[in-house]
Parts: sequence; C-alpha cells; structure tokens
Amino acid sequence: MDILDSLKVNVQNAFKELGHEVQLNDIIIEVSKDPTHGDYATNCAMKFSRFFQTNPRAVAELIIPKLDMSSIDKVEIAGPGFINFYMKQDSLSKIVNEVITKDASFGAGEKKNKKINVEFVSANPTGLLHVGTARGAAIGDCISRILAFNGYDVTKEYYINDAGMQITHLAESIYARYLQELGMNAEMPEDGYWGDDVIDIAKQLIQEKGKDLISMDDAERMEFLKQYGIKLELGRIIEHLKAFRVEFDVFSSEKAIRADNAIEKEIKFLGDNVYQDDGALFLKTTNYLDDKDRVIRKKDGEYTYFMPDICYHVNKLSRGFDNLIDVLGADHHGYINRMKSALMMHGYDKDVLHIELIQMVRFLKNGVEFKASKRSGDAITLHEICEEVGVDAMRYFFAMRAASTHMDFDMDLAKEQSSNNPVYYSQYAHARLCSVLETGKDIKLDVSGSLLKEPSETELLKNIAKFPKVVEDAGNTKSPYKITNYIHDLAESVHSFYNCCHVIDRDNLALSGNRLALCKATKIVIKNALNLLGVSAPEHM
RNA sequence: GCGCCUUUAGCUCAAUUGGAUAGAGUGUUAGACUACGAAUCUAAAGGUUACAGGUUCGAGUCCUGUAAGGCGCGCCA
Repeated sequence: MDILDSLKVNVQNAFKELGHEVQLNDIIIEVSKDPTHGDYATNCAMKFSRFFQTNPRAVAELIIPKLDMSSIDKVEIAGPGFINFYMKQDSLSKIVNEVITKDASFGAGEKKNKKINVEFVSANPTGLLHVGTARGAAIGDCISRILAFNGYDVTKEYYINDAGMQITHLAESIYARYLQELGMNAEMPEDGYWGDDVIDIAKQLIQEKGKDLISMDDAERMEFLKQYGIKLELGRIIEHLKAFRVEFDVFSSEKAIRADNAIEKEIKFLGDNVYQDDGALFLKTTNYLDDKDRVIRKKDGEYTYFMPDICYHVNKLSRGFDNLIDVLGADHHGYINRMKSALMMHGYDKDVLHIELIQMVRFLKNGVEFKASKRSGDAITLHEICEEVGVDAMRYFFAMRAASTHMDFDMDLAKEQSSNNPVYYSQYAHARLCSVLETGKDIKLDVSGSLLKEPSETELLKNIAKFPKVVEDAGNTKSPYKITNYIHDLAESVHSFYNCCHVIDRDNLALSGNRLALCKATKIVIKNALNLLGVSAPEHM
C-alpha cells in the first residue's frame, strides 16, 4: 500500500474509533504545497465536523490521539482545522525501492475487468487527415493509453463512413481526375474533392487499369471507384496516424453495419419510439434526454446519418463493452443527448456512453486565423505538420490542455519554438538523469534511500510517490492534461534537485548510491508518464 | 430566440472537484557554470478570478442574473 493510501486508512480508523464510519474515497490527503504545512495534509476534520457538533479544530483534537503514528513523525493542527502530517524519513524514501522494483508497471492500476471502447478520429476517407483532426487523435489516443494503464481492457476503434454521399462525391471526383489525366474533358463535381491526393489516386488508377473504366457501365464503375478510393485514402490515413503513434485495434465499416437489414431490424426493435410524420420517420428522443424528436428516415426513403449511427453504437455494446467513449469535435455537441436517448431505448443507462468533446483549434499563420477546408484541398495536413514540428512536440502540445479549452495553434510559433517547447523541458530531465546514471554506473545503488534528507530530495520523493494517484485521477476524469502537468512538475523538481544536490561524489559513495537510486526511480516515473502521452523519453538529446 | 463550451497575471493555461497566502510556462528585470548536460537553476515584479447578488465555518469552484467570445439549433454528415 502506498503512503497516501495508508494515511487514508489511518484516518479512517481514527474516525472508526470515534464511532463514525467514513468512506475511504471521501478522505482527501493532499501533498502540502508549503513545507511549513508538513508533508501531507487532510481537511477531514473540517469536512466531517458536522458529525461532532463542534468546530473543526476541536474535531482535529479528537482525531489526532487516535492516529497510528508508526510512520508519522509529527502531527499538527493548522489554520481553520487542517491536520498536517510530518512523515518519518524512511516512510517517504521507501518509494525508491518500490519504483525500481515495479519499473515499467509502477503507477499501473489493478485489473478492472471492464471493457471500454474508445472511438476517435473516424474521419471520412475522402482525403488526407488535416491538422484539425490531430487534437482529437492525440487526446483519444492518450485517453486510451491512460485507461489501459489504469487496468481497463481498452479497444481503440475507427468508424469508417463508407456508405454516405461523401464517398459518392469522392468516386465522382476520382473519375473526373482520371478522365482529365487521360487528356479528356471532364468537370469536377460541385461537391468534389480538389486535393492533390485525388489526382494521385487517378494517376495510380491509370497505371493499374489503363482506360478500362471508360467502358464499364455506370453502376459498376461507381462501385469500383468507391472501393478503390476508400482503400487508398484509408491506407494513407492509417499510415499518417501510425507516424503520429496512433494505432487502432478495430475498424468498423458503416456498410457492414448496414448489412443484413440491420437498420430495419433496429427500427422494429425501437417499436413505439418510432412514428411517422409528414412522410418521414421520427424517433421520439424527447421521451428521454433530447429537446426535439429526430428524423431517422427522410421523406425520400433515405436514412439520415443518425440511423446507422444508432445501429453502430448498439453493435458496439453488443460486443460486450461495459462503456463506450466517443471523442468528437465540439460542433457535434447536439448529438450527445440524441444518441444517449437512443441507447436508453435499449435499456442502457445514459452513462454507458461518454462523449468527450474536443474544442476547436484555431490555426494562426502570421498571427491571422487560417481557415482551411478539406474540399478545396488547401488544408494543412497532419503529415506535413508532424514533419515540421515533430511528433513529440505535437502530441505534448495537444495533451497539455483540457479538451474543453479553445486553443490557438500558431504555426510559426510551433516551428520556431521547437527549442523553447515545454516538451523538451520534460525530456531534458529524463536525458539528464540517464546521463548521470551513466556517469555513475560503477557506483552501487542504495535503494533504501535512507540518506535522502535535503528538501529537494524530499520534494522529489513525494512527487514520484504521487504518480499512481495522478494516473488514477487522469483516468477517471479522462484528462490527459493532468499527466502533462504532472510531468512538468516532476521535471521541475528534477532540475531543481540536480542543481542543488551533487549526485556523484566519489568521496561519499554512500550518499551517491542513495542519490543514484533516486535518479533511477525518477527516470522510470518520467518514462512511464511520457509513455502515457505517446511521447518518447530520449536518453540523449 | 434556445442549448452547449469558454472568460483567472501582458500572453497561453493550472488550481487535488468546496479548503490554508489563487499557481506554472512565456514575456520583463536582476543574479548563477574551473563539479555529474546552462534545452538548466535562484530570485523580483505582475491579480477586485468578466460583473452583480446568493448559499456556509470557507467560493476561482455551487445557485441566480448580466456582459463578452466560440460552436450548434437540417428530412446535411
């Protein structure tokens, strides 16, 4: 049991002796920011003062004599009723051995035996991925990594919209380019895709098939072009995502979801929730969370995108997932209650589906907003920006802020800042530790940590001990930025420690062994944390 | 008009989910390498937490109202 948990249990037992049952989760132990407030503190005397009909400080007076002091050096009451803990040195320093023993698994949560499906990116395969999707890709991937580390069984999934109108437009665009490349007259369709990628596809098509397509009948050619286009576009998307260190476990196709009359069966299942009005079919989502009923089949007999999406979500749940997470752009927020309503018609709780909204990123070029669209083909691609800025910097940047914040991405700054980027601050801490360990590799490590007494050493010990709690919190709140903030704090205490404590002293091998062990433990934690963000932990920079 | 998100230091963001003197980065100013990596460190300055009320031992955080910005409100996806 780690130091924070044992303090919680300690406090819980003290309450029990006083005749009050308190939930472990309701006891908050915080790491004191100010050293004059001890190492750790709890507000529980204030929080539960109502049990005792007296003021918080008096409650603290009651609790303190009941505490088990075996790992605590000193306790004091402060301010309005905080209880500050001053820990015995060895109870803090034993974390060194624990981290080194657990190594890559330090910080990991216990197996939860729960399956979570995280769906993200899911961009239409009609062009290259642009930077706008990068934030969702980074955050979705980080959430998946964090949840997996927390002990959940995570499946990363990509939904391919391969049955809608966009794909038809893609096929038409490819054919127009194909004819043009063959020197014939052809106009691009009105809703066509003008990017260079479509021209590339047309060229490749000519190499493989020559002029064969011209003689095909319309329906056959259309079907062929759709499949061909999807295959190539999706192939490049996957390739670029892989370069961004994002890989999926499952790809689901809308076409496959629609197969076997799945939609008709679903409508039958929805039964009384479906009604006809003005020639269209509506779903009575207002019976649940929505403020408006939604059309599922248009007057012309076509289904709206909402309908197969319902089938898709039901399909995911039928595969045995306990929870679904969708990572969506904030412009889809109207979609949340509608989808939850549909799932509630299946008897699911509204919370089986969590939708993580990613706020828009505004791209600035020379200080001016840069609007780009995929259709016109002038969008900046994910691939381009990765090459210019670097994957580590990109991922760190997107993982740095809460998903709900509207953020600006300044292209010029991103490039120029590369040596000034916060990611290097954290990576440098790791590289520095590696370097020290290399220099002192002949000195025997002392994992007892018994000689670590400097304030900057204590600070470091408390910070690495906190890691499992940070991971848990980041998982529960699906907030990668909490990991990023933590890494920054940790790196700060590393640099601070490094500057005031000389690690390798050949005249004091005992102390050196202690400090090298601390370096090793810290290095492990930084690496584990960076890994949750998909950012590398270099040994040299 | 309705709904969602946002508003905290000059700028970009935190604040352990209601706790102690609201913290980091960046920018500004002043210092620190003949020791393990100066992509670093140590300081200083910078705040009426958009505004007005309310709830309580205690509010940046919760409630009500106001203002500003973004995004939605389609038988598009």
